Amino acid sequence: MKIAQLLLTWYENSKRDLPWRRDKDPYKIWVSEIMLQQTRVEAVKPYFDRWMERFPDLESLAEAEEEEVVRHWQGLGYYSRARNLLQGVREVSQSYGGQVPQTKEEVIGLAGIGDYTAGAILSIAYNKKEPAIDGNVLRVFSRLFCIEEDISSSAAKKAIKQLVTDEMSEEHPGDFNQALMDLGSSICIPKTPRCAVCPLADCCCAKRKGKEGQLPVKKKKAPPKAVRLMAGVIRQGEFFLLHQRPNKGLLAGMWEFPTVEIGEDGEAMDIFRQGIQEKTGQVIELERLLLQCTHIFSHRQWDISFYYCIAAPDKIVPNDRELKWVNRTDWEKLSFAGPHRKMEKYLVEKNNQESWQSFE
DNA sequence: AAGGCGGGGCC
DNA sequence: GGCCCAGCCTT
Repeated sequence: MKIAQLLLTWYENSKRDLPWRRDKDPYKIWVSEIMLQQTRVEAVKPYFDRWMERFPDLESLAEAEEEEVVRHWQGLGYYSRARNLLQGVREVSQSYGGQVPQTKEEVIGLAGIGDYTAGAILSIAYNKKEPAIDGNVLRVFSRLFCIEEDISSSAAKKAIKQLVTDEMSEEHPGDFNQALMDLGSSICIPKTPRCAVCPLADCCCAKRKGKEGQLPVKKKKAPPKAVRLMAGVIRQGEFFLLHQRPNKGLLAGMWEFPTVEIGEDGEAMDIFRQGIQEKTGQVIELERLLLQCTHIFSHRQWDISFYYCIAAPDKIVPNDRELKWVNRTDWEKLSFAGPHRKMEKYLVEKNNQESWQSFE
Protein backbone atom coordinates (compact mmCIF):
# COMPACT_ATOMS: atom_id res chain seq x y z
CA MET A 1 0.00 0.00 0.00
CA LYS A 2 1.05 3.58 -0.62
CA ILE A 3 2.72 5.61 2.11
CA ALA A 4 0.14 8.42 2.01
CA GLN A 5 -2.81 6.06 2.53
CA LEU A 6 -1.18 4.23 5.45
CA LEU A 7 -0.19 7.52 7.02
CA LEU A 8 -3.62 9.14 6.73
CA THR A 9 -5.38 6.08 8.12
CA TRP A 10 -3.03 6.05 11.10
CA TYR A 11 -3.42 9.81 11.59
CA GLU A 12 -7.19 9.54 11.61
CA ASN A 13 -7.06 7.43 14.74
CA SER A 14 -4.14 8.94 16.60
CA LYS A 15 -3.96 12.64 15.84
CA ARG A 16 -3.54 14.82 18.90
CA ASP A 17 -6.04 17.42 20.00
CA LEU A 18 -3.93 20.57 19.85
CA PRO A 19 -5.09 24.16 20.40
CA TRP A 20 -4.11 25.21 16.86
CA ARG A 21 -5.95 22.31 15.27
CA ARG A 22 -9.37 23.51 16.32
CA ASP A 23 -9.92 25.42 13.08
CA LYS A 24 -8.11 26.36 9.87
CA ASP A 25 -7.67 30.07 10.55
CA PRO A 26 -4.49 30.92 8.58
CA TYR A 27 -3.46 33.42 11.27
CA LYS A 28 -3.62 30.79 14.02
CA ILE A 29 -1.79 28.25 11.89
CA TRP A 30 0.86 30.89 11.18
CA VAL A 31 1.36 31.78 14.85
CA SER A 32 1.53 28.13 15.86
CA GLU A 33 4.08 27.29 13.16
CA ILE A 34 6.37 30.13 14.19
CA MET A 35 6.14 29.14 17.86
CA LEU A 36 6.82 25.51 16.96
CA GLN A 37 10.07 26.31 15.15
CA GLN A 38 12.74 24.42 17.08
CA THR A 39 10.32 24.23 19.99
CA ARG A 40 8.41 21.28 21.40
CA VAL A 41 4.63 21.04 21.34
CA GLU A 42 4.29 20.93 25.13
CA ALA A 43 6.32 24.11 25.50
CA VAL A 44 4.22 25.96 22.92
CA LYS A 45 0.72 25.14 24.24
CA PRO A 46 0.56 27.65 27.12
CA TYR A 47 2.18 30.39 25.03
CA PHE A 48 -0.25 29.80 22.18
CA ASP A 49 -3.26 30.01 24.50
CA ARG A 50 -2.07 33.21 26.14
CA TRP A 51 -1.27 34.66 22.74
CA MET A 52 -4.74 34.01 21.31
CA GLU A 53 -6.32 35.49 24.39
CA ARG A 54 -4.45 38.74 23.87
CA PHE A 55 -4.06 38.74 20.04
CA PRO A 56 -7.12 36.77 18.85
CA ASP A 57 -6.85 37.85 15.22
CA LEU A 58 -4.38 39.23 12.72
CA GLU A 59 -5.43 42.86 13.09
CA SER A 60 -5.18 42.85 16.86
CA LEU A 61 -1.57 41.73 16.54
CA ALA A 62 -0.78 44.14 13.72
CA GLU A 63 -1.89 47.05 15.90
CA ALA A 64 0.03 45.94 19.02
CA GLU A 65 3.21 47.49 20.38
CA GLU A 66 6.38 45.48 19.85
CA GLU A 67 7.17 45.69 23.55
CA GLU A 68 3.98 43.90 24.51
CA VAL A 69 4.38 41.37 21.72
CA VAL A 70 7.87 40.41 22.84
CA ARG A 71 6.69 40.25 26.44
CA HIS A 72 4.24 37.52 25.40
CA TRP A 73 7.17 35.63 23.88
CA GLN A 74 9.36 35.91 26.97
CA GLY A 75 10.77 32.52 27.90
CA LEU A 76 10.05 30.85 24.57
CA GLY A 77 13.45 31.64 23.04
CA TYR A 78 14.62 32.75 19.59
CA TYR A 79 13.11 36.18 20.14
CA SER A 80 13.59 37.40 16.58
CA ARG A 81 10.70 35.07 15.78
CA ALA A 82 8.35 37.39 17.67
CA ARG A 83 9.62 40.53 15.94
CA ASN A 84 9.51 38.89 12.51
CA LEU A 85 6.00 37.58 13.13
CA LEU A 86 4.83 41.06 14.07
CA GLN A 87 6.50 42.49 10.97
CA GLY A 88 4.99 39.80 8.75
CA VAL A 89 1.51 40.34 10.16
CA ARG A 90 1.80 44.08 9.57
CA GLU A 91 2.85 43.39 5.98
CA VAL A 92 -0.27 41.27 5.47
CA SER A 93 -2.44 43.92 7.09
CA GLN A 94 -1.09 46.67 4.86
CA SER A 95 -0.32 44.91 1.56
CA TYR A 96 -2.83 42.08 1.46
CA GLY A 97 -5.88 43.64 3.09
CA GLY A 98 -5.44 41.50 6.18
CA GLN A 99 -5.78 38.21 4.27
CA VAL A 100 -2.85 35.78 4.42
CA PRO A 101 -1.90 35.23 0.75
CA GLN A 102 -2.29 31.80 -0.88
CA THR A 103 0.77 31.42 -3.09
CA LYS A 104 4.15 30.04 -2.08
CA GLU A 105 6.02 33.08 -3.44
CA GLU A 106 3.91 35.59 -1.53
CA VAL A 107 3.87 33.69 1.76
CA ILE A 108 7.59 32.94 1.74
CA GLY A 109 8.21 36.63 1.14
CA LEU A 110 6.80 37.50 4.56
CA ALA A 111 9.23 38.11 7.41
CA GLY A 112 10.11 35.01 9.42
CA ILE A 113 8.54 32.58 6.95
CA GLY A 114 10.87 30.17 5.17
CA ASP A 115 10.40 27.11 3.03
CA TYR A 116 9.02 24.88 5.77
CA THR A 117 6.60 27.37 7.33
CA ALA A 118 5.26 28.47 3.95
CA GLY A 119 4.49 24.84 3.09
CA ALA A 120 2.87 24.24 6.46
CA ILE A 121 0.59 27.28 6.28
CA LEU A 122 -0.46 26.67 2.67
CA SER A 123 -1.12 22.96 3.14
CA ILE A 124 -2.85 23.14 6.52
CA ALA A 125 -4.86 26.36 6.15
CA TYR A 126 -5.57 26.30 2.40
CA ASN A 127 -5.11 22.61 1.56
CA LYS A 128 -2.49 23.41 -1.09
CA LYS A 129 -0.22 20.60 -2.21
CA GLU A 130 3.02 21.97 -0.77
CA PRO A 131 5.53 19.88 1.19
CA ALA A 132 6.43 20.99 4.73
CA ILE A 133 9.78 19.46 5.55
CA ASP A 134 11.00 19.86 9.10
CA GLY A 135 13.38 17.87 11.28
CA ASN A 136 10.79 15.15 11.79
CA VAL A 137 10.20 14.66 8.09
CA LEU A 138 13.92 14.59 7.35
CA ARG A 139 14.36 11.86 9.94
CA VAL A 140 11.35 9.80 8.81
CA PHE A 141 12.32 9.91 5.14
CA SER A 142 16.01 9.28 5.76
CA ARG A 143 14.86 6.01 7.33
CA LEU A 144 12.08 5.19 4.86
CA PHE A 145 14.49 5.48 1.92
CA CYS A 146 17.85 4.85 3.58
CA ILE A 147 19.32 8.29 2.87
CA GLU A 148 22.91 7.94 4.07
CA GLU A 149 23.95 11.55 3.54
CA ASP A 150 24.09 14.11 6.35
CA ILE A 151 20.48 15.35 6.50
CA SER A 152 21.70 18.91 7.08
CA SER A 153 23.30 18.94 3.63
CA SER A 154 21.43 20.62 0.83
CA ALA A 155 21.81 17.50 -1.34
CA ALA A 156 19.96 15.36 1.19
CA LYS A 157 17.28 17.99 1.64
CA LYS A 158 16.77 18.26 -2.09
CA ALA A 159 16.47 14.49 -2.47
CA ILE A 160 14.02 14.22 0.40
CA LYS A 161 11.93 17.10 -0.91
CA GLN A 162 11.53 15.21 -4.17
CA LEU A 163 10.56 12.00 -2.36
CA VAL A 164 8.03 13.79 -0.15
CA THR A 165 6.48 15.51 -3.17
CA ASP A 166 6.17 12.14 -4.92
CA GLU A 167 4.48 10.52 -1.95
CA MET A 168 2.24 13.39 -0.92
CA SER A 169 -1.53 12.96 -0.81
CA GLU A 170 -3.45 14.81 -3.54
CA GLU A 171 -6.65 15.22 -1.54
CA HIS A 172 -5.31 15.87 1.96
CA PRO A 173 -1.88 17.50 1.79
CA GLY A 174 -2.40 19.29 5.11
CA ASP A 175 -3.25 16.11 6.99
CA PHE A 176 -0.43 14.31 5.19
CA ASN A 177 2.13 16.87 6.36
CA GLN A 178 0.83 16.89 9.92
CA ALA A 179 0.64 13.11 10.03
CA LEU A 180 4.28 12.89 9.00
CA MET A 181 5.29 15.24 11.81
CA ASP A 182 3.14 13.44 14.37
CA LEU A 183 4.70 10.16 13.33
CA GLY A 184 8.17 11.64 13.67
CA SER A 185 7.53 13.01 17.14
CA SER A 186 5.76 10.00 18.62
CA ILE A 187 6.98 6.89 16.76
CA CYS A 188 9.87 7.55 14.39
CA ILE A 189 11.76 9.25 17.22
CA PRO A 190 15.49 10.09 17.13
CA LYS A 191 17.15 7.48 19.33
CA THR A 192 15.19 4.25 19.35
CA PRO A 193 12.24 4.34 16.94
CA ARG A 194 9.13 2.38 17.92
CA CYS A 195 8.96 0.33 14.75
CA ALA A 196 6.67 -2.26 16.36
CA VAL A 197 3.77 0.21 16.27
CA CYS A 198 4.77 2.11 13.11
CA PRO A 199 2.21 2.07 10.27
CA LEU A 200 5.05 2.43 7.75
CA ALA A 201 7.30 -0.34 9.10
CA ASP A 202 6.61 -2.58 6.09
CA CYS A 203 7.77 0.04 3.60
CA CYS A 204 10.77 1.26 5.60
CA CYS A 205 14.21 0.65 4.09
CA ALA A 206 16.06 1.24 7.36
CA LYS A 207 13.81 -1.20 9.23
CA ARG A 208 14.31 -3.80 6.51
CA LYS A 209 18.07 -3.46 6.76
CA GLY A 210 18.03 -3.28 10.55
CA LYS A 211 19.71 0.12 10.59
CA GLU A 212 16.88 2.27 11.93
CA GLY A 213 19.12 3.12 14.88
CA GLN A 214 21.92 4.44 12.66
CA LEU A 215 19.79 6.83 10.61
CA PRO A 216 19.63 9.68 10.10
CA VAL A 217 23.27 10.68 9.77
CA LYS A 218 23.88 14.05 11.35
CA LYS A 219 27.11 15.77 12.23
CA LYS A 220 27.45 17.01 15.78
CA LYS A 221 27.75 20.51 17.08
CA ALA A 222 30.76 22.15 18.70
CA PRO A 223 30.63 22.62 22.47
CA PRO A 224 29.58 26.07 23.74
CA LYS A 225 32.21 28.64 24.56
CA ALA A 226 32.27 29.83 28.18
CA VAL A 227 32.23 33.51 29.17
CA ARG A 228 32.52 35.02 32.66
CA LEU A 229 30.18 37.90 33.41
CA MET A 230 29.21 40.14 36.28
CA ALA A 231 25.87 41.93 36.36
CA GLY A 232 24.80 44.83 38.57
CA VAL A 233 21.44 44.97 40.30
CA ILE A 234 21.81 48.71 40.69
CA ARG A 235 19.27 50.38 42.94
CA GLN A 236 18.50 53.95 43.89
CA GLY A 237 15.38 54.23 46.01
CA GLU A 238 12.64 52.17 44.39
CA PHE A 239 14.29 52.38 40.96
CA PHE A 240 16.60 49.85 39.32
CA LEU A 241 18.88 50.53 36.36
CA LEU A 242 18.19 48.34 33.30
CA HIS A 243 19.87 48.13 29.92
CA GLN A 244 18.39 47.07 26.59
CA ARG A 245 20.54 44.76 24.50
CA PRO A 246 21.31 45.63 20.88
CA ASN A 247 18.77 44.65 18.21
CA LYS A 248 21.04 42.00 16.73
CA GLY A 249 22.79 39.04 18.28
CA LEU A 250 22.15 37.04 21.41
CA LEU A 251 18.91 37.93 23.24
CA ALA A 252 18.43 40.80 20.80
CA GLY A 253 16.45 43.70 22.23
CA MET A 254 15.87 42.04 25.58
CA TRP A 255 16.35 43.96 28.82
CA GLU A 256 19.09 43.03 31.26
CA PHE A 257 20.82 44.13 34.40
CA PRO A 258 23.91 46.05 33.23
CA THR A 259 26.54 43.43 32.51
CA VAL A 260 30.30 43.43 32.10
CA GLU A 261 32.51 40.66 30.79
CA ILE A 262 35.29 39.95 33.25
CA GLY A 263 38.54 38.05 32.73
CA GLU A 264 39.88 34.99 34.47
CA ASP A 265 42.06 36.86 36.98
CA GLY A 266 41.25 38.35 40.35
CA GLU A 267 40.62 41.90 39.14
CA ALA A 268 36.99 41.12 38.46
CA MET A 269 35.53 43.67 40.90
CA ASP A 270 37.57 46.55 39.51
CA ILE A 271 36.91 45.61 35.90
CA PHE A 272 33.23 45.38 36.72
CA ARG A 273 33.03 48.76 38.49
CA GLN A 274 34.93 50.44 35.68
CA GLY A 275 32.91 48.66 32.98
CA ILE A 276 29.64 49.79 34.56
CA GLN A 277 30.85 53.36 34.64
CA GLU A 278 31.83 53.22 30.97
CA LYS A 279 28.56 51.62 29.86
CA THR A 280 26.15 53.56 32.04
CA GLY A 281 28.04 56.56 33.34
CA GLN A 282 27.01 55.37 36.75
CA VAL A 283 29.25 55.26 39.81
CA ILE A 284 28.36 52.28 41.96
CA GLU A 285 29.17 50.74 45.29
CA LEU A 286 29.16 46.92 45.40
CA GLU A 287 27.18 45.62 48.33
CA ARG A 288 26.91 41.84 48.08
CA LEU A 289 26.45 38.80 45.87
CA LEU A 290 22.77 38.04 45.20
CA LEU A 291 22.79 35.20 42.70
CA GLN A 292 25.34 33.15 40.86
CA CYS A 293 24.44 30.87 37.99
CA THR A 294 25.58 29.15 34.82
CA HIS A 295 23.37 29.51 31.79
CA ILE A 296 23.97 27.48 28.65
CA PHE A 297 22.79 28.72 25.28
CA SER A 298 23.28 26.70 22.10
CA HIS A 299 26.77 28.03 21.33
CA ARG A 300 27.67 29.95 24.44
CA GLN A 301 27.86 29.47 28.16
CA TRP A 302 27.45 32.30 30.64
CA ASP A 303 28.92 32.05 34.11
CA ILE A 304 27.29 35.08 35.64
CA SER A 305 27.30 36.66 39.08
CA PHE A 306 24.66 39.21 40.05
CA TYR A 307 25.83 41.80 42.55
CA TYR A 308 23.60 44.12 44.46
CA CYS A 309 24.86 47.69 44.02
CA ILE A 310 23.96 51.15 45.29
CA ALA A 311 24.19 54.07 42.89
CA ALA A 312 25.76 57.25 44.20
CA PRO A 313 22.71 59.55 44.72
CA ASP A 314 24.49 62.68 43.57
CA LYS A 315 25.60 61.06 40.30
CA ILE A 316 22.40 59.59 38.89
CA VAL A 317 22.48 59.54 35.09
CA PRO A 318 19.14 60.17 33.34
CA ASN A 319 17.41 57.68 31.05
CA ASP A 320 18.37 57.37 27.42
CA ARG A 321 17.23 55.03 24.65
CA GLU A 322 18.81 51.88 25.99
CA LEU A 323 19.19 52.75 29.64
CA LYS A 324 16.27 53.13 32.01
CA TRP A 325 15.63 53.63 35.69
CA VAL A 326 12.48 51.64 36.39
CA ASN A 327 10.39 50.65 39.37
CA ARG A 328 8.71 47.30 39.61
CA THR A 329 5.52 48.37 37.84
CA ASP A 330 7.56 49.66 34.88
CA TRP A 331 9.75 46.63 34.45
CA GLU A 332 6.82 44.22 34.36
CA LYS A 333 6.21 45.50 30.84
CA LEU A 334 9.78 44.77 29.77
CA SER A 335 11.17 41.45 28.56
CA PHE A 336 14.04 39.60 30.20
CA ALA A 337 15.60 36.35 29.05
CA GLY A 338 18.24 33.87 30.07
CA PRO A 339 19.78 34.39 33.52
CA HIS A 340 18.39 37.94 33.72
CA ARG A 341 14.92 36.44 33.84
CA LYS A 342 15.94 34.34 36.81
CA MET A 343 17.24 37.48 38.51
CA GLU A 344 14.01 39.32 37.78
CA LYS A 345 11.99 36.54 39.38
CA TYR A 346 14.27 36.61 42.40
CA LEU A 347 13.66 40.35 42.79
CA VAL A 348 9.90 40.01 42.43
CA GLU A 349 9.78 37.34 45.12
CA LYS A 350 11.97 39.46 47.36
CA ASN A 351 9.71 42.44 46.81
CA ASN A 352 6.62 40.40 47.63
CA GLN A 353 8.12 39.24 50.89
CA GLU A 354 9.62 42.46 52.13
CA SER A 355 10.41 45.98 51.05
CA TRP A 356 13.52 46.94 49.11
CA GLN A 357 15.01 48.34 52.30
CA SER A 358 15.84 44.82 53.39
CA PHE A 359 18.61 44.72 50.79
CA GLU A 360 20.68 47.17 52.74
C1' DA B 1 27.71 26.27 3.06
C1' DA B 2 28.18 27.68 7.67
C1' DG B 3 27.21 29.91 11.82
C1' DG B 4 24.17 32.48 15.05
C1' DC B 5 20.06 32.31 17.54
C1' DG B 6 16.91 29.92 23.48
C1' DG B 7 15.05 27.01 26.19
C1' DG B 8 13.48 22.78 27.93
C1' DG B 9 12.56 17.78 28.07
C1' DC B 10 14.28 13.31 27.74
C1' DC B 11 17.50 9.44 28.13
C1' DG C 1 25.57 15.74 30.19
C1' DG C 2 24.51 15.21 25.41
C1' DC C 3 20.92 15.33 22.04
C1' DC C 4 17.26 17.34 19.66
C1' DC C 5 13.30 19.80 18.72
C1' DA C 6 6.74 21.79 13.58
C1' DG C 7 13.73 26.65 11.19
C1' DC C 8 15.01 31.34 9.71
C1' DC C 9 18.30 34.85 8.65
C1' DT C 10 22.78 36.63 7.60
C1' DT C 11 27.25 36.25 5.72
